[in-house]
Order: sequence, then C-alpha cells, then structure tokens
Amino acid sequence: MTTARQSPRARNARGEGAKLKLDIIAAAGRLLDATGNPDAVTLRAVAREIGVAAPSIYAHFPDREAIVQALIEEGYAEAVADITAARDSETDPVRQLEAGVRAYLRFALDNPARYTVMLGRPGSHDPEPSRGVTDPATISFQLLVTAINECVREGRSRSTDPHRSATAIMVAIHGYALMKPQRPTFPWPPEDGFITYLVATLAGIE
Amino acid sequence: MTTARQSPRARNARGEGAKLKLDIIAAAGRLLDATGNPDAVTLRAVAREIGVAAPSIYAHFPDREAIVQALIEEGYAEAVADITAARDSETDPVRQLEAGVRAYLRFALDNPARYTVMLGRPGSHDPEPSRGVTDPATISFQLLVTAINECVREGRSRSTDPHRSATAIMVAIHGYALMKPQRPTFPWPPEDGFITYLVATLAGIE
DNA sequence: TGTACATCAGTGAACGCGCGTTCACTGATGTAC
DNA sequence: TGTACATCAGTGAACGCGCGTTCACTGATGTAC
Repeated sequence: MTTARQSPRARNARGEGAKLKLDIIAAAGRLLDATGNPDAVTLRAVAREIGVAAPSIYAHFPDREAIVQALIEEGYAEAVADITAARDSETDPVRQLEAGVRAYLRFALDNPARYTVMLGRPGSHDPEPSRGVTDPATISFQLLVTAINECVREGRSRSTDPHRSATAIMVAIHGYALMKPQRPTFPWPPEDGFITYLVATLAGIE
Repeated sequence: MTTARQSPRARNARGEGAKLKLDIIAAAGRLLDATGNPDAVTLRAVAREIGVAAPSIYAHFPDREAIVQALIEEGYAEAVADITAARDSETDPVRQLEAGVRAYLRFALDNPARYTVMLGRPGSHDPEPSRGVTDPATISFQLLVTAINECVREGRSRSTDPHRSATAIMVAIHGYALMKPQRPTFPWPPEDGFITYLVATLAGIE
C-alpha cells in the first residue's frame, strides 16, 4: 500500500478483462484494512495500488462508491457462509449456537476494518425492511434466535425470552468485535473462555 | 448546517476573542452529529457554519485535526463527569453500578456520532499506557470494576471474576450504544428492562 | 496463407472542485501621553 | 480633553494538492474473407 506506485501491471489477455475487477476489489480491501477508513479507498489510490490508470476502473464500476459497496457485499456473503457452515458442522444445539457465534466473531476479528464499515454504514442495511430478509445482519440475528430456540426446546437453555437473549449476545459480540482490535493493551480475558461465558450466561445455558 | 452560508456573524468585542473558540467547537459538534463522519468536519465547513473566514480558525487551533481532538476531549470530560455524578447519587452498591452504566449509555445515545469517534479513533486512547490513567474509557472501566467489587463485598453479586464481568458489561453496553442508533428498525427490547437484565445477568446480581 | 478490420483492455491529458494552509492586510477599539 | 499608537479580531486572495470524472486516443489481438 502507501504511495509507492506499483510497477505497471501486465495487460490482461483478451477476454480476461474481468480479472481487473477482482484486482480492484482486492486492492480496495487492502486499502481499507490498512487505513481503517473507507474514505481512504479513493479511486486513484486503488488504481495506484494495482498499477493501472485511474479511468481503467470505470470499465468495471460506475463510480467510486460502487467499489466500497462491492467490498461490503463480498464481506456479507462471506460472513453468512462462514456462520451457516460453522453451525452445520455441529449437531448438538448448544454447540451449534456457540459455533455460529464464534464464526461471526472470527470474521469480524479477521476483517476488522471491513466489519466496522459493514455494520457502521448508516442505511447500508435494511433501508426498506419489508422487501425481504436481504440484510445479512438480520440473517445472522435470525440464526442466533433459531439456535437459542432450539436450545430451549431441547431443555438446554432456561431463557424465558430468546429474542432478548439473542439481542444481548448480538450486542455483546458486536461490542467485543469492535473493541478488541482497537484496544490491544486492554487486559482482555482469554478469548475462548470469555465467549463461552458470554454465550452461556446470556442464553441461560444450564 | 449544510452548505447554507451563515450571515457573517458580528465580530467579537475586544477581549472576547476566545468566544470564537467555543463557537468553533460547537459548530464542529453540529457538523459531526449531522454527518456522523469526522472527515466531514473540515476547517472550511466549520468556518462556513459559523459565518467566519477560514483562516480565522488558526487563531484558536493549530490545525484541522486539533478541532476534532478538542471535540473528543470535551466529550471525554463530560462522560466521566456524568458517570461519577450518577454513581454518587446512589448509596446502594447495586444501584450505583446500574446508575453508572445508565449514565454511560445515556451519554453515548445522546451523542452517537461523537461517541463513535471518541471510541473509534485508533490510538486516540492510551498510546502510552504507562503515563497514567488519563484515558476516560479506562476510567469508566475502573469505575465499573470497583462497582462490581463493591457488590461482591456486600454479598449482592456472586461474580467469581469481577474483571471478566466488567469486561462483559463494557462490551455489551458498547455494542448496544453503537447498534441502537444505527438500526432503528430493529425490534429492540424495552431499554430499561434490557439494561437491567444485561447488568444483572453479567454481574451475577442475586 | 495474407491482410483488412473490429474489438478489447486499457491510457494520458485535462476539467473543475473543495480542501488545508500561508500571507499580507484592515478596521475598530482601547490606552498612553 | 485630544490624538497618536498599539493591539485585537478578524479578512481576502492565493498557493498547491488530490480527488472524481470525462474525453479522445492507442496498440495488441483475434476474426472474416
């Protein structure tokens, strides 16, 4: 990253022009991770990072904002896939609950800047709530509620209000995911035990 | 706010030049609250908002960044004052704990953009951890630990690890403070009961 | 097999904009004599 | 009481910068005949 101009990259072969689109998203991701600031993902910085002229980007994105949007949507898809895969790798409902939460947290901690932007954009999620469950934060929350309900149904949770329990876990994990990378000098408890404690306590696991 | 140029304001009387400094901070606060983006607090936007020429600001702040810093520090002072005042208005330790948490949350919800910037700036807190407890997030956390310890000492909390309990409450309240204003369509539980539940559950109140 | 041509994957120069910051200044007001 | 002067609270013009975006273009490569 930084200002160092990349050696001008080799032109893509005929029919492979779409490869540049992937390079653009990847470069934007590196820029975002490096700066933590979506405003630093400028069209020209992305072009510089790849070693391409700025106008070349317009063949793949209508404007600057679309690059950031693409980055966010890529993150959404990845996070939801990770969470459901983690859940489906377990059969015990308590373990399913924990596995999902851990996968969510892993995504957030592995991509702190992207996670911040994904959840921090006002209006980037659910501007029209009635048009379906496209919002991945809503999807994650639904998975959480379902997992807790399953625990209750099998007598593993004494939660009297799964919606409230899920909300509590959601905000706690969200807060942890944001604060942990930002405050490395804080004396954080060991992560594994802390997450288990949070989930167990807030979901009322017996 | 917005682009509307203020009618050029009356010049301050002699000896009252410092009033402009207050106007600058106030205008920067309005700009931050309106946009939620500290990058939108530009020197020229602040000047425009007040109705003053841009260079006039240099009499009071060395550069643009100092304006944002002043805003953050003002917020820090206010938050810590609110929290200690809330705690000191109660005598029962459980009520002291809850009152402090509620005051913290109230500040965050009343100043969502400022709160986000205050806690979201990487390195804005504790770059040199050994130089004392100047970081107000650390101060808030210490108050939280102390309050829980007090509850344990008086047999009102069965927490076996107050540091862990305090960390859990901290991240949960932080997550809630950030998500609540950002997701107004989410079916949030009633706030009073939810906070009581969070604090009671995580602090192990009997 | 040779060649004209269309297409693809980009480029370089230029635009207007808002920004932070510097600079020399101005005009009102209080103060010293 | 009158006046020169210092000080205070600002201003207006200008600078160089990086930005998003537009525009006409170029040069390699595959394809039609």
